[in-house]
Amino acid sequence: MARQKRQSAKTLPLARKRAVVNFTRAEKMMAAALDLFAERNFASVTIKDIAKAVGVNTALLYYYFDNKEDLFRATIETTVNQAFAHFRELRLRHTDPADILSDWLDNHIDLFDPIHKLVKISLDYSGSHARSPSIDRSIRQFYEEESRVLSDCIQEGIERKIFRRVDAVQTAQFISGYLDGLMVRVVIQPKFDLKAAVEHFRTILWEHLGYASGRAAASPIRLNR
Amino acid sequence: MARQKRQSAKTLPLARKRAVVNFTRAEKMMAAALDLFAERNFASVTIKDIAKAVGVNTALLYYYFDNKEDLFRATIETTVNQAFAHFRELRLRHTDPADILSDWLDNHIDLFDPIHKLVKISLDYSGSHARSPSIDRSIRQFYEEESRVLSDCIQEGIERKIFRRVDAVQTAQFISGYLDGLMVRVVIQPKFDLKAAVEHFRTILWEHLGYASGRAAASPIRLNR
Amino acid sequence: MARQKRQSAKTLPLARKRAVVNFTRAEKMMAAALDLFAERNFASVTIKDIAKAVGVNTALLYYYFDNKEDLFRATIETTVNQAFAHFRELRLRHTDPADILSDWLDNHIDLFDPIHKLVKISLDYSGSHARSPSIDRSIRQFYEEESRVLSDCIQEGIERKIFRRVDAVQTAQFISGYLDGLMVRVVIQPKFDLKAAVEHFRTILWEHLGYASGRAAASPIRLNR
Amino acid sequence: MARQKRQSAKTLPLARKRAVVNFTRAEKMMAAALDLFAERNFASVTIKDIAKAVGVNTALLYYYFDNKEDLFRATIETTVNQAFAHFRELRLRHTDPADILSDWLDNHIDLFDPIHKLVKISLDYSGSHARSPSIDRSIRQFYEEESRVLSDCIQEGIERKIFRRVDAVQTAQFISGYLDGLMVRVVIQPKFDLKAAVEHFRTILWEHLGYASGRAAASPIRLNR
DNA sequence: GATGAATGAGTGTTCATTCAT
DNA sequence: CATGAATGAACACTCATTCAT
Repeated sequence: MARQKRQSAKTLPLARKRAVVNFTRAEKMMAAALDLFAERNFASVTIKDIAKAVGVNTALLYYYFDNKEDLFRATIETTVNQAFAHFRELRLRHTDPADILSDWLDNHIDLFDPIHKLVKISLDYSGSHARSPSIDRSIRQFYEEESRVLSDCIQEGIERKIFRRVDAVQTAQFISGYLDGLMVRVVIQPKFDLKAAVEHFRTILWEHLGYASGRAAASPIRLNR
Repeated sequence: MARQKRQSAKTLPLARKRAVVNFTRAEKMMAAALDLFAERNFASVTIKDIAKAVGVNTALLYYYFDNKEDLFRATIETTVNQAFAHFRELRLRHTDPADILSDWLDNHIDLFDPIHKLVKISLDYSGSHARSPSIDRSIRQFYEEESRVLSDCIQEGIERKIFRRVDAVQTAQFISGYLDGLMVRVVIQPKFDLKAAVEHFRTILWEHLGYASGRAAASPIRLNR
Repeated sequence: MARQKRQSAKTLPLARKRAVVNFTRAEKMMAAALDLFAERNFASVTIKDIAKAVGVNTALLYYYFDNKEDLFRATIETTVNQAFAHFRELRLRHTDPADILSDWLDNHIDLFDPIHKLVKISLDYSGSHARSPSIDRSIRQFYEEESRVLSDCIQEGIERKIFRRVDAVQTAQFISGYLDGLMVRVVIQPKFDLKAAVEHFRTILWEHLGYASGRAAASPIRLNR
Repeated sequence: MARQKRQSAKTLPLARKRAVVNFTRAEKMMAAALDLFAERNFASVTIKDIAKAVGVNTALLYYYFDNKEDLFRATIETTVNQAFAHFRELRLRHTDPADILSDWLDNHIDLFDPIHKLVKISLDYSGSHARSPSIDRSIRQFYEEESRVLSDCIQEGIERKIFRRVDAVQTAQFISGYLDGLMVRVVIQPKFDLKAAVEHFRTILWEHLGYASGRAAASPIRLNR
């Protein structure tokens, strides 16, 4: 199950030629796989489904990937790597920790689709029989990195006296945990109002961090006291 | 979507003869199904798996349930009904809203197993192709009831001047959303410290509700102010 | 497969107590079986179907019959015996050969239901894997008896100068063969007009037998010459 | 009732490359299916049986056909189409109506195998629960076409003063009905003499049509007049 | 690269049959 | 007599995977 052909498109230099919209076949396959694996789950999605979504013959998938699991692995790795790129970009975009956090929340609204897919797939995979070390690693790294981005940011805010002195790690986990919950909720309850929930959470977060921004002023709750 | 034979063990008068540990065959089947469906997912769990877990012939499952899906439906309905019983009991046990909320959080630690199963199954089901109206209804009712218990409790706390005046519905959603997130996290990250996360959340919740209890005094964060 | 309990209701003294409408359980079972086996076929009809039609538990069928095939055998034997009784009765009812033949044709209209069932079942059985000598015998006897009744009748008609001198055996086969064809046709083509076809056949038969009856006078065809 | 993949080998341009004996896999499958479905019946024949008869894996049947039912449908349609081709050819081969009729009878001896299969299958299907419109249509068309060929032929014979003036439609039904009966009889009574029965029927038919051919001279019955 | 054809190993489901009560 | 519960063997159908072209 580990024989590889062209190394199974494993760690595809993702940004290779994709100058404009020139996606590789393998990339298209992984994109389709991500969609389907997230919408349904590993067991329910057939190779044929994925092939049909891409518009190719099923046998072709086996040219690019060793087997279904290998495709799954490559898909997750690629997605996690893309998320990492996002994380890095985010950190570079702002200097103010509060802005980073705020952006983080906004991201979960704007990028709901890819993010909730990763959560769903991770959850699905966690119950799977056949664990693969490399998938385990990817998922672990993702959450560690997420945690690091958030706690670094909070820590910096504390040091710069923007936030009050809270437990940075716990608070980071609080944030990412809640956002995970939202990702799940929206899927389970289609009519759930993601945007309102995020806004409400922002006020709670600012409150907890002792941060009073112009941004958060919209919240009526703060005025209640 | 699936008629039943001997009423397909549908809403089994659960407390019938089960004096101490006298479970029906059908109940054992649903218990095994709950475990397996939650651990893996509907598509990955085979009828054979469930039968083996109960120690019976696969055909027997079809004596009690119409379908794999019917078994799934009955399992969810039964579980949701048990959760409802829990909700009702909880409301009767305490008079203080803060105690109810606190118990609610504790419940998610103590009853992590059944609760997280329900969340996982709900999520899995939400991506399924074949929706069944009765399953939809069960899941919806569960979340509505959860929301009602929490918001009623918060509202009462506000009226009794125990909590400060927050938006009860939003806050209820905040709580249950976060707890959903935790349920997911623990599964995805096996080393995740559920207990610590809940404790940390309690302080944030009390803080948000403007509630100062002896219970919450353990939190160092409160001292920051 | 041949162990019998109460001799498997084998050659039930059919007219035992059935004074008014007092049918035995076993008789009801065979009646239901006849209907179902004829409508669908041996393989498609389940024991459950038959039990449900009679309104009893499936297991009870095994009290009266050894197994599905034994029920089939008993059903056919009983039906064939009933047909024999009919044959005998017919022969006693008339003295005129032409009347017997005419009655024979009418019978296929009036008793279409039981007759076509026998044909269908015989045909179904003929292709079955598991032949049973006693079923083979029953069916063979039925057709031999039918042939004998008809050819005897024709022979008598010839001797009494009522019919012209035809080959009695061949003509008997011609009659019964055609009537078999009709039984089949009506099933295959639901809108097929059985009555008209039988009437038309009667004129042909009288023509062939050189018999000019008042009955047949209705036919316009004879006038064509 | 059943869409197809590669057009499910539906109405395969049958004479495509089949130069001499070059049958498609799908054609072989339908041939085997025809044999088995006719010998036993739809419910009794398993996909495995058919696959084994062709010498392939069962799964392959699903590559060419959607269903067991789809295979059944395609088989019947193909067979009916072949019969149509035969009908057309027959009409072209002769100019004399009596020759056509005579050939028709001979056909039922020579082509007993495919014809009786069609009759058996039609009868079996007629009792089936799951009707498919396209199968219904095929069977109906077959009988309509058979009826048309015969009645047209008789009508022409009447107009050309070869036959006496009989009811063409009724007589056509008489012929095809009797032949159906024969097809059934041969199956039910293996020792039935098909050839003799057809010869006897020919004399009756000529007699009815008032046709005196050299062919029919063999019959001793004619001398009776 | 890409595809059509082929297969082995399951998967859900049915059913005749049995047995304790 | 009669039934509910239980099972083994089969069946239709699916799917990941392979291979020749």
